[in-house]
Amino acid sequence: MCSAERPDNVTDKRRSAQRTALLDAASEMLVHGGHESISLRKLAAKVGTSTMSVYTAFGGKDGLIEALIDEGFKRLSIALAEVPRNKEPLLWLRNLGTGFRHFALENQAYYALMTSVTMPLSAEERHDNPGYSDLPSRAITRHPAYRVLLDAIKACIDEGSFPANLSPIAISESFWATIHGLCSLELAGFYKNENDARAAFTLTAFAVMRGLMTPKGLAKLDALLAANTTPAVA
Amino acid sequence: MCSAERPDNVTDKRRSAQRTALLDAASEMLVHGGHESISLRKLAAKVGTSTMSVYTAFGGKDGLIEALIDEGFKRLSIALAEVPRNKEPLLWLRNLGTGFRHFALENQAYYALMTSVTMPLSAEERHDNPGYSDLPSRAITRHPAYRVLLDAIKACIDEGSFPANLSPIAISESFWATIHGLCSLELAGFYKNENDARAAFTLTAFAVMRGLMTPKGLAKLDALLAANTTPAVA
DNA sequence: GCAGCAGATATAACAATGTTATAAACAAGC
DNA sequence: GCTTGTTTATAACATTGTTATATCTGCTGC
Repeated sequence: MCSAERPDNVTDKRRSAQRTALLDAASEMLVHGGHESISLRKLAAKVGTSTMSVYTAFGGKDGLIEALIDEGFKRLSIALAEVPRNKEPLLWLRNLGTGFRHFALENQAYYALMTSVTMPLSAEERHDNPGYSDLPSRAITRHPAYRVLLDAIKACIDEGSFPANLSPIAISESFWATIHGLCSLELAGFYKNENDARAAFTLTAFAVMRGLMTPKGLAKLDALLAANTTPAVA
Repeated sequence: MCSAERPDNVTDKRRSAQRTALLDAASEMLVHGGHESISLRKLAAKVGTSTMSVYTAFGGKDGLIEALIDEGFKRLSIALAEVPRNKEPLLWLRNLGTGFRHFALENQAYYALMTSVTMPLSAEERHDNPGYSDLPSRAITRHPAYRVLLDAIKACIDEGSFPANLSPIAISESFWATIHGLCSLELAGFYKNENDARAAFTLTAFAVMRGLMTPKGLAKLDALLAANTTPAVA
């Protein structure tokens, strides 16, 4: 693969290769626990290098897990982009919800990492961050991965299923907070089995949708679900 | 305070005193970060003892944070029990939601700890725990602290506000998952300010309620909220 | 009231962690 | 071909949870 390469970026390539090698190994270690289960020494040994490469590539362990979070969001973007764009906005939105859940289930460690910013802040940290605007979690719904969610909700508003006096952002934040709570509980092993988890997800996700919808939208949703014999493909 | 005490339980008292002293100091350290910000050495120094007392009192650091989680649930029980028991079940349920949020806000470190079991499990751990029945998080809604939530929901069902074909447990889990997601995001600093957070909480909590309610319940809720000029005291 | 013993505590040692200092290896440029 | 700047490897450092050992305390039986 590196037979006749321009010597210009051969070092860049090697650097990037080791970067991804480190990320791959780290994500593998991540599956077996939280970010504290990643030992730089074991990680370096796995890749066949020394701990210093983590510092040159990521600036330290914090940079490494930040890169892992980026990777998680990249995967989420792909997962949501791959959700079939149903021509019925309400079904599209439902599919986005289940797509989000499936992403969380298939990338448990990543999901836990992405949402692990849920740590409380000390008074000083809060003072240093008035408005919290710089916090990574603050940017979650501003992340490109959520663009498609906003698009679906706008389409729902346009067809009159959601009231026009609610902003798409407000609706998306409601939806996102709800499915995040559901996924968070499911990943915590809260439900007996996957059937229970899926049932709770379907019930609650539809509930928050219905609770925000207009009468017209409710009628439409009922018609759509009645048409499909499998109303909730979660 | 220890002038003429029965020598029988004077040691028990001292032991318990040191236990609570350790817990207090630990919870104080907990506010400044996650459970990893608790150093046994610094904790022991703060209390004026050695690290060994943590081992005799709690069996180690894991036992200490487990005791902290217990303390958190105890506080949650108190907070929910103190919620005014409105004679209108729907308003009572709403008050329980806001009470839960206030508990989360006033005990951020405890709340993060209580819900930090959201860590993914390795394949072996899953195998050792078929059904996850032993996981602490699994027992959350079975905890006495949530009894009052079930009571409120049962009252709502009895008056016909929630459909009778939904189990109180299913409804409570929907409600709890939603407000947990909301609190989780708020504690992560997701919202610009407290007004935004409260607005999102009110909107979403009512949405999931409405989405589960019967037409009769919806009419009743609208009437109740119209009567009160302050419909959402979150 | 005193000997003896069980449990708690303090000290120190151990293994493992992230990070930093230092030195060697290496690639790039003139 | 040498110099320079970067990357890597080794080792040292500080800190963590935990365990071993030894001292000490406080209760118990006589």
